Amino acid sequence: MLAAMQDHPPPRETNPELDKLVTEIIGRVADKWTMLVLEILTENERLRFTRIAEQLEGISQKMLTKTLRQMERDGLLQRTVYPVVPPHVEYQLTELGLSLSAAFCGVWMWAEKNRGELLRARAQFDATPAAGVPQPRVAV
Amino acid sequence: MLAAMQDHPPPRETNPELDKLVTEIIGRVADKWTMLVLEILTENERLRFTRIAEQLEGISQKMLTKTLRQMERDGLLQRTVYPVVPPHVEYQLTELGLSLSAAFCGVWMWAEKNRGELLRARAQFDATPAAGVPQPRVAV
DNA sequence: CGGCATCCTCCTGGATACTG
DNA sequence: CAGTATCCAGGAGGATGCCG
Repeated sequence: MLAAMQDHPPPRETNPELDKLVTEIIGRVADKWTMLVLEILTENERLRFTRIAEQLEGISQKMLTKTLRQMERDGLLQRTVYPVVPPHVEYQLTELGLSLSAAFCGVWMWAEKNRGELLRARAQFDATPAAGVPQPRVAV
Repeated sequence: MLAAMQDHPPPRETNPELDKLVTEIIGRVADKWTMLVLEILTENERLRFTRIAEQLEGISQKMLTKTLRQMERDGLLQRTVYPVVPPHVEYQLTELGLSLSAAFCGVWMWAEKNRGELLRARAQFDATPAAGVPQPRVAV
């Protein structure tokens, strides 16, 4: 399986401007909260503000609002307001959002599958005698 | 938080602690510079510090060092020091790093494929009369 | 050349309080 | 309930200087 991975074809960008744009998109989209909202809304297709907040324990209301606004702006989700009292707002992913969610699936699986190895690597790295000054492989 | 989920949705995490760990990993790994270094080292399998810096125009030496250290700690790349003067240090991805690079491939392709639609969505969103107060879809 | 240390600035993001 | 507005602390990260 690892062997099959060695010839993985990287989606190569050679155009500087395009590359920059793509990078910018990645930077915006590969944010922790964005990914989690994507995940939550993939499972429950329609949710209101508070419901999302409940599943993101640790996020502040400010960050959630900001994250949802950004995602809406980027066309990843749609915001629906029901003009009632008290206010009722629902969020759901667009086709674009769903496709991004699918794209991130690989990364999620990677994280789940390799968390052990990653933690092991960390532990080993941190176990070096001189803290902060790791012992890199030295070659001649 | 996810306590009320006794059933098993698609291919998802239902264990809170696991979910948290995976989330933490995602958060660390889904960083802009990390992704770019991953990309660069996928193409050129061995590069020294300055060569990497050249391809990451805009990054400070401090950030590059930090990024490389984190990646080394997480077992994504290997650092090789040649004890000569002047110093010569090379970096190359490990199997783990290569597999992560492959996992991100999908997101990269998504960004390239959908950048147009994303920009269009943004433009439309920004074109709303009251800036900052978008006109969400209102339902009854 | 690679990289650590220091200083300093800016932005992120949390806490809180107030509305429609 | 779903925000917006304000204040404020802490960390991210750039610039500079020195060293092996």
